[in-house]
Amino acid sequence: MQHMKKYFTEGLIQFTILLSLIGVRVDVDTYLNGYYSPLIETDGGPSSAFIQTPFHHYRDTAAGHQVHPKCPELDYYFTSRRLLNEVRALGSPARFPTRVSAWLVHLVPDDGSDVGEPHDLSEYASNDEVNTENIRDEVENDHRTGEDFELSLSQEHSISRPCCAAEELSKEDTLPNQEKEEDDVKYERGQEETSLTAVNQLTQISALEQEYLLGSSALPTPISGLELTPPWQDFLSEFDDFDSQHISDLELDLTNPISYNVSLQDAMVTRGDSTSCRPTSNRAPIFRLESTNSSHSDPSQSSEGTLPLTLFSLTGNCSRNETSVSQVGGYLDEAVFEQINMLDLCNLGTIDPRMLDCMQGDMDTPWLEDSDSGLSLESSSRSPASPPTSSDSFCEDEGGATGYNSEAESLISKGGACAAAYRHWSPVNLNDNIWHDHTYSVPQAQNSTSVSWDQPINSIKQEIMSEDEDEPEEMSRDERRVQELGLSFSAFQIVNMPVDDFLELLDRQSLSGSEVTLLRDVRRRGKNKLAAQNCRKRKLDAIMGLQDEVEGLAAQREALLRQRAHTAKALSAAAERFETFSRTVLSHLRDEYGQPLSPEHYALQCSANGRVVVQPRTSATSRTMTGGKTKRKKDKKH
DNA sequence: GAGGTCTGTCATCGG
DNA sequence: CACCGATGACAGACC
Repeated sequence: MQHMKKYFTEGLIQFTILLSLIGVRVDVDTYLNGYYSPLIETDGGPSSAFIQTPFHHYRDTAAGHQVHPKCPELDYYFTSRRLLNEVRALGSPARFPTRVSAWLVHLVPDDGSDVGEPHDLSEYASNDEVNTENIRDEVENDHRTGEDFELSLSQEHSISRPCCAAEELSKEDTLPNQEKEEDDVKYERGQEETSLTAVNQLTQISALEQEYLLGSSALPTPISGLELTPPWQDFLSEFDDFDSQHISDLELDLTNPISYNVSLQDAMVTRGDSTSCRPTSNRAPIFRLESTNSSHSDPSQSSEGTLPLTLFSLTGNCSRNETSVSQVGGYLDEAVFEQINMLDLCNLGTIDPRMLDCMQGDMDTPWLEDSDSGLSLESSSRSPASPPTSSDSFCEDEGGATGYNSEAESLISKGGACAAAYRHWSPVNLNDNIWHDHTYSVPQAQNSTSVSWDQPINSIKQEIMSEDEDEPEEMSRDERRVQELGLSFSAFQIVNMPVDDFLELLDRQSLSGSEVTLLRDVRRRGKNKLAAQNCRKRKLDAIMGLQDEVEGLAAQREALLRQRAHTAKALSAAAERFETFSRTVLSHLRDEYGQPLSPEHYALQCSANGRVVVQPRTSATSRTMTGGKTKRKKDKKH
């Protein structure tokens, strides 16, 4: 029983992967949106790239909220942060190491049937032993902790019910092995009945299709010696091998923690055709061999892209079920399947290798070069990589004006706090004071209650000189002017005091018109100086943000190129398998003279309704070409 | 001395 | 209308 369960589950995984290969679209948008968001941990050390302007990035790493409305470009940083936190909140990150492990996150209603029966997952990811161990541990832990995480493929499949004909046919199967499987199926049906019918459907599909073929009356031509069991089984077994072979390929791109939380119920057929997913319990046998003459009974359907549906019916015939089919990864995007659908199925096996080469070759063509934006970011002395120079005071970020020799600057920088903060850098220090509310430009003394506007300037200067007597600050021009007026207020105070206090100051002091103008200019210039510093800081931050965005997009491009490479490989392999399969099938077919059909002259073609017909290659080609020509002629006439 | 960078300042605009 | 913040532009200091 355990072995059967493992076998069925593994088969379902392969089956699901196969479905994705033949056109069942897998929706991973949920996590792809945040996939390429910069989940990069911000380096907060002194050598950080954002040492000059760490506001957004450090704030992002610390909290991820309070985005200033003037910096909307930061939103996606916070989004990535939240996603990362959500993933971390799930517990062990080993739950997301591989695509296979992603199956484990499905929450399945606990019916008590499988609790306490850990699944053997050793064969699910044979190419990733470590991850397999992680998966096993995860599953076992989940069982021990009472969580209902389990490998739910079979149970999700339980909603699906194979068609009655399929069950009957499976019961009529006379093969001993299949009888044994039938017994196992009956036994297990008590616990997970319907899931096993789906699995049974998978395992016995070759026999079903054989029955269809043998029992089909849609063979108008006297094809004799029709014995198709080996081709179907071989084809399916080849696909099994193919799937297991490509699982490793599919997992190559799984280093990123994407949770493909896919469900068998969430799957949908690529073309989005509602008819593809409609219940087809009463549907006629899908896979049917027809002669060339009767293959065009439904041109509207045959004109549709047929590969997904046809192979879909070949493997599991799950289109007959209410349940949609699981989606595995986004490897085969719609564009690729459109190419497949555009191809005549009979020619699928002979896909132009140049096209495949082109698909892979294009990946080497850089389509997104790092454009020269004209911004000499790297050459800037204030670039992230450049170490801070003596004139670049780190305290600037906390409100000090670089190169500004005002007392405000001195108050901040002379205490040595900034230097200490720089030497012992900690993001917390920045997050305490630096937020993008544009208040960082305001000197600390403004917010400090210890500084009174009535405090004499001499006392302030004494404090400054007492803090650092070795480096007497050179007063600015405005500072000197204010001092020359003999006022008891410094330029710093004049600039940062509230406007009411400033007006009161002007009224209280018996100042001339020129003196009032001077004080107003000092205040205006001081405020504008801080505003200019903030403006430049924001500009630099914007540039940095755009630079990060460019890097993120470049990473996204690389990931997409890798995905396209996998898709091209999968498509090539599928084409090759189908060609092999077609040749095998044709070798078992006989024409009216009892001769086997030559693969050079005949090919299999699947229509939209799931029918598989044998068509002459030349006639199909000529028909397509002539049809296209006549259509063009008609268009010209119109 | 030329060129780049940083900073302060002015002018202007919009809230 | 005054005030304030933001920002482009310019000039000077500095390297």
